[in-house]
Amino acid sequence: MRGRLEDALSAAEVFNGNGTPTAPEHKILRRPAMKKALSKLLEQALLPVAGDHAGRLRHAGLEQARDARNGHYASSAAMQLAGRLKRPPAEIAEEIAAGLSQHSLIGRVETAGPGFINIWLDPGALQAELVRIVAESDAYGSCDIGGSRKVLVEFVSANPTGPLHVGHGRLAAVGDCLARLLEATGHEVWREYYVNDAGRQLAVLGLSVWLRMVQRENAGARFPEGAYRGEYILDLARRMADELPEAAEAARKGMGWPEDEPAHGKDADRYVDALINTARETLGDELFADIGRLAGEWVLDDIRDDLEQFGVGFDHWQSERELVTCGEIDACLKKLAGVTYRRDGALWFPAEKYGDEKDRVVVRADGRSTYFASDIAYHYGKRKRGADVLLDVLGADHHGYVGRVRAGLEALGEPPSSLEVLLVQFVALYRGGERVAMSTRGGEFETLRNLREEVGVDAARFFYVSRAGEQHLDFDLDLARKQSNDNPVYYVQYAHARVASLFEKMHARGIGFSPDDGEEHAGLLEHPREIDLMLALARLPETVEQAAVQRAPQVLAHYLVSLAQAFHGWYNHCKVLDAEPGLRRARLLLAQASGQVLRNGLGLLGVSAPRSM
RNA sequence: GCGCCCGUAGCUCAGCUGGAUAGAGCGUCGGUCUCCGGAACCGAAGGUCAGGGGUUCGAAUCCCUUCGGGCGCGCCA
Repeated sequence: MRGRLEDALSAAEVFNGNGTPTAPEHKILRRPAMKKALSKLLEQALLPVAGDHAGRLRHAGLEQARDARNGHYASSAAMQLAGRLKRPPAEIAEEIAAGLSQHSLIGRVETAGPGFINIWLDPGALQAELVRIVAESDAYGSCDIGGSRKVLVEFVSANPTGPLHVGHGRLAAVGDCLARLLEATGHEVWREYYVNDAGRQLAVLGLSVWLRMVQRENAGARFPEGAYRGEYILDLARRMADELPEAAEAARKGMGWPEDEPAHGKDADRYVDALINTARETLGDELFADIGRLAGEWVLDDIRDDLEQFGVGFDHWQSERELVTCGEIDACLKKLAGVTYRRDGALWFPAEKYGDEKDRVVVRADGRSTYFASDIAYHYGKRKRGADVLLDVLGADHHGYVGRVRAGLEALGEPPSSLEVLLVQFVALYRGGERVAMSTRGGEFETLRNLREEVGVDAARFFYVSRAGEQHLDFDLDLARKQSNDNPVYYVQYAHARVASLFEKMHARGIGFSPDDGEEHAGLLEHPREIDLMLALARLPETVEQAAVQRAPQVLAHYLVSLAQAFHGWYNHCKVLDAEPGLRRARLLLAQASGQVLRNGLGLLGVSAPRSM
């Protein structure tokens, strides 16, 4: 397990002028995040008023105020307690507000409306936070609430039968961002990709490649509907002919066809099976298997490369075939022998007893184990390898399988709650107002590779991660290409580039600066735009925590846009280099802190923080 | 048919697990600078939160229901 946050961030440069890390160690304060510190204060103030009831509130009812007129933070504690205390909420609010002692964090407290407690932070506290940001540098925003719990994040796991499409891209971006967030919040994270290389689909892939090889020799040869029709199959066929001369030789001789081609659906599937058998007879079992295996490996190589270029890496690629050959599945079935039963020649797992819809087959009548069996074994293995939490990021079409895997885990003595599944909805692609179908078989789909090349990694990742996973996502390709310059990601990145540019200009003018200079004059940061910006900066830690806990990367993406907004607003209203020396130093500190927070936040999304654009 | 998810501005989406007058980007309209990068800033218009009921101090958020969309329901993976 590696610290990806560090990887992501250590490469980033600091804006302190000479490129070396700035802050002395002693300035790194182990203080809680701003919001957490506030809720602690509030809880203390709550005790004398509400006694035992106070503990029932989450964060003491504290939340960010939506409207600036209602303070920086607001608490609804009084209203939530009114029922239990049988007292009017406004009265309770008054008492709590009075009890919020003159702590240095708090600038002003007011009660309002039906019983809200509105809190304004003290400018001094916000200014002190700037020093902390610069001191903690790349670590600002991270915390240790994870308590080193081990989380195994499994994501993408697309079948190696074709290139990744834009739907997989969403899984990749969301899964990777979640992993980064979990690392930043003190979890130990493993990233895994499960490779379905054991089933029928590889035979279909092999068949598809083989038939294209035949077609290369004889243009009149047919190609069935149930096989993979994508263009990448043609490339694989070309390569296969070079790699396996005996197969190429066989392709020249051609292959007989079983019978007339049935048109659609299940019949097409059955026909493909018949074709697979014919191909096996023509080529021999071994050669036919080689074609499928090789093609699968090549496709997987492509997927690996694709993801790497997308900024997504995995600690482990778990092959399903390996689970089978290593006997892990058999071992797992043995453990389940007490509960499984035979019916119609197959071995069944009584999933219904464990809350699933119905019982499931684990070993077919012909003796082969099912996908479900390997899936139980895989997830059980994850637990045995020491993972506390199994976090699966899956396409929404997998929701039916959550229940059975949980059932399997439970039957094996593992807590079903250790499996946590994040279902990510499909991506609907539109081009020219028309919906683009996305099926690997039909061959008509937009690849992640194309998307990357056309809109760029940063824009694509930011776009994916800006939407809640459970939300259906419409991806208009024309719009994505045409408006890529209007993408919010550039707005955020531009803020970062402006900071870099500012410091370059500073050097060009021969102005010196150190964070200590800034700290000395930080008290001058009183402009409303400065308060807004400092407040936004101080919210990174609570935002990261919230995004991680809720498994909701979009929270961070939206935060960054609002932070960039605060930055641009400030930058347009407050001169930095042209300000008088004291104020200039204070503002340079603010700019440096802004660059740091932007960089940290973007890093957690896997988006670059450029110094110029 | 049964089950899961979704429906918020013209478009794409947020909305901190029940809080105050529902927000942002794009698009539209109108402004800002002898400006440290205008990929910026400031402002305006635009909403029966799909419809209807309920729960309570308070609902886009929770419950029921209708409508609309997506996805599942294999001895496929």
